[in-house]
Amino acid sequence: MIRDALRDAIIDRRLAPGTKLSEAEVGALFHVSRTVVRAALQMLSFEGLVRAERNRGAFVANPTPDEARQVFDSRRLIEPGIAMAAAERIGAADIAAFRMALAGEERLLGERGPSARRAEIRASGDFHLLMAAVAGNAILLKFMEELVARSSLVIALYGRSGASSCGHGDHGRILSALERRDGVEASRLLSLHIDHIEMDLDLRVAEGMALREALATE
Amino acid sequence: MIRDALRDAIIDRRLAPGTKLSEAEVGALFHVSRTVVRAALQMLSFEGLVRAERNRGAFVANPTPDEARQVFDSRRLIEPGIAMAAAERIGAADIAAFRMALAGEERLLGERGPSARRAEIRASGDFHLLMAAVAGNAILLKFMEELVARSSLVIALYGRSGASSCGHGDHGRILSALERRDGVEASRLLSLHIDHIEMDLDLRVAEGMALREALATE
DNA sequence: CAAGTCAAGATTGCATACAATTTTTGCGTC
DNA sequence: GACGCAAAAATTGTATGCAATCTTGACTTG
Repeated sequence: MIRDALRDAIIDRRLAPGTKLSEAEVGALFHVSRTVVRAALQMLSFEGLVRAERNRGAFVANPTPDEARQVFDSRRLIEPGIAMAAAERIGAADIAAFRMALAGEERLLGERGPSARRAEIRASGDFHLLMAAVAGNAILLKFMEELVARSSLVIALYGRSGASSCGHGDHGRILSALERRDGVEASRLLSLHIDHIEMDLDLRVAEGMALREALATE
Repeated sequence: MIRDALRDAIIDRRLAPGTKLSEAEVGALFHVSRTVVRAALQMLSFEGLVRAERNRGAFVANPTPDEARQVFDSRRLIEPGIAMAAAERIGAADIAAFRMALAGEERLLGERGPSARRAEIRASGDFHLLMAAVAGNAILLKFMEELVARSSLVIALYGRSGASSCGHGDHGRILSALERRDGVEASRLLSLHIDHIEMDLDLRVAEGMALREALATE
């Protein structure tokens, strides 16, 4: 439970990258001992959302542009295959779930404000996770959960505020292809979709980050 | 350190699938408290080598044939892409490391006995991990570490004793393609190679496993 | 004699206490 | 006023103790 609460806060960027997650402080907030906090932090460290330093503590991950590229390279490698599998296995119940997720996304696109943006990033990730679930491979689903979480963090960090984070209708078209069981087309659209997301990022800030990071550590 | 020792023991099948890993017992063996043992077991649980049950304890994973298939499906999806990346980035030092790994493998192929078989499975996995390291994506490397570990467990469980587990020279041919920087060919060979490994397994024991599993739990 | 029940033992889950390390802070000196 | 050093405060790493849960085996009962 604590892990999920922290993960949500990190992905929503309520916890800024670099923030120190003191065991005692987190424990006080949740009214639990450091023991369980440590377990939660260890899990998040495995997911790459938290960076743990020996004898120094845990910090909200601050992915570099290079790490951001690795996240999207990984997704470009894995997700098209997931789309192929999902196209083969998709059923009526799955399609209904997709339609509901899409409706939620489009509703959020109309809203304004930072909380709507957060919800939008989250909903967009859920679409991809739903597809991974339909593909029916638990291991790949776990990988995708990690990649989507890291993507959300990267988008929150490097996303251009102007452009909308994800769906220019991409999700809708991908779902259409899945419904037609056209795995090849779904795969192709998904690949383009990941390109779109990455192009929306501003990964040029490679230099100078080390200094700001030191400042952000508080 | 404890995590690595346990992982090696699991992969080498010195710890049989289903074996209970009691916190107190493991702690006594390593002369540490249950606290650190719990941390190690949590990590292995994340890697899928250990199955943790609430209030019951941790057990060496006993992958079902279906899980085994998912492992190899995942590898079929990811590894060809890694081969492509590795072909682009491979350097002289990498090739030297590959040659050394291959020499070790072929030496092991000549030896007899269960300990040579274990070392062979391990060396075979190291070849794939080396390729992932050369590919230069830390996230994919971590995924591959998990997949290779799980594969080793699956091979130990379902491998036919007759056929040699991995290299019918496959690794050598893949390395040749990498040296020529022929990513497409390396990718194709790797895909076939994974098929070879999976064909060497006997995954038909789907039924009746539940009973044997209950017995193996001790 | 089989089946259900309950108590004793064992094991995990969590909290807390102590040790080790790092960070901060205060003092002295240049 | 700046720098260096040392002591104190804070934080993490590990061990241990107690409570909760599960397992086991004997005992009761139909």
